[in-house]
Amino acid sequence: MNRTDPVATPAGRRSAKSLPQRDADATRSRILEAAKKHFSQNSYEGVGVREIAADAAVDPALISRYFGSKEGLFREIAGQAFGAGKFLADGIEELPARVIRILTGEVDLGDWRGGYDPLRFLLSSIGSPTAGPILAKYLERDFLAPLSSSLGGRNRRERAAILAGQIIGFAVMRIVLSISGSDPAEKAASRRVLAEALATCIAPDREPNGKSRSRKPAG
Amino acid sequence: MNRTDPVATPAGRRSAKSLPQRDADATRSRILEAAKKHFSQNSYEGVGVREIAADAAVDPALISRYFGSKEGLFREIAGQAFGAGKFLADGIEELPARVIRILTGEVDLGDWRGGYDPLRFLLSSIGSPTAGPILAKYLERDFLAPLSSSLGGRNRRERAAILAGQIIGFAVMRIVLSISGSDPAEKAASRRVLAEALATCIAPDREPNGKSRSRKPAG
DNA sequence: CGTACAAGTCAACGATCGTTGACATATGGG
DNA sequence: CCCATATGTCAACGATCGTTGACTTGTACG
Repeated sequence: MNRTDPVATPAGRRSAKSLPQRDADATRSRILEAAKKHFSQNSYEGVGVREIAADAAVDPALISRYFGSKEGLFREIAGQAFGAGKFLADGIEELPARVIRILTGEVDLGDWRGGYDPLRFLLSSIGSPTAGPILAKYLERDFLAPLSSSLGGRNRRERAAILAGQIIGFAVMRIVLSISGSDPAEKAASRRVLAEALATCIAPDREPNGKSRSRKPAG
Repeated sequence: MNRTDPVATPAGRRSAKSLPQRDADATRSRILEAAKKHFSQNSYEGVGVREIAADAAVDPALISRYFGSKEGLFREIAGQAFGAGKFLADGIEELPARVIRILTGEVDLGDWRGGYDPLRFLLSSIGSPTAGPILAKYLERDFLAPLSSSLGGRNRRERAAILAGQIIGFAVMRIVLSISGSDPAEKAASRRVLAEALATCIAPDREPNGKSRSRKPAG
């Protein structure tokens, strides 16, 4: 909410001179980076502020000072995690290919610096009563809503939810087990089946009580 | 591993006489029930043994005594959570209908006593470095492996993983957001799309390098 | 130069964590 | 009846939790 509440940048930009030992913005960024990493590897309750602070080479007290609380820090990360609709950057018809590329490990997601992964971040704390609702809020705002409006046709909200669920679900399997591992043939098979399943949700919804054309995947 | 290590049933069955104030089996069961509930509502790290004990009307020390540790208690629950292959009870072709019934809320899952839900249980602690590997182990043993062998055709393991991912993924969306809510028409649409997506994975895999028919989602 | 204030340090708070060992009590077989 | 013991109670351990307030130090402006 209030970014510059307890802390405000004091002077104008220093640009590039004598790099000072004290830089609020840089410290803030280091905390955020460390926190993103740790929240991607452990549940919300399982991550301690001292771990984050140690990783960021920062005093633990600064977390409460800069972000109000551990929850505030988490909320700020969640607000950026699903942001900018990167999945929809190339339009809806390119989404399956992009999703598959991400899920099968050929990552082009923007920020994997230091073990951070938005999908892991989401899954790690989805079970927490504190962090869960926060994640739900921003997942809705930054992913589900844009996706829903990108989908044409009827029942777009339901289809968007199922589509998002497929992405998340396969991320679970990829993370929890060691899926899509070695064999390139298996990897190709995964890609194929996954593409088909995703296409099912992206294709405009058909009539529930029309001619009821059978849509078996293979004739 | 060693159930009766520190605790062994002392005497033969007492069946039905004068119900005693001390019953190790009943106490054990009460702890398990309470723990299942709490582990379905909070992450592994977020659940305290004192909460569980209070809910079970039991001294917190008994948890360590009966299950060795909090982790031992969790492991025992995980060992039963995905068990008995209930999803495959009616055969593989009945799985989509069963999954959809469960996911859309018309539950016929065996045990929903007291807020316990195997899918919530799985998701709540999947992010924990302690509980995650335990969940992965039993999910593999009790769900993915049977499902994989139930699926015919090639690449069954990949298809099983994707199928499991779809189930889990839609469970995420149902839990995290309030999906499949009010409108019966929307519910029907969800059911339809979901059924189609599931069928895609269940259907036997096709040739990867055949006539290379273009697979754009919409022409 | 010196002073005002931002930025960071430090120690400690009260709370809760999982676990342990000593102790009390109920229970059933001799 | 009485005692061995299965069962449960209790208090406390050391560790870690998130957070706070007072304090020190760096930095930039007058």
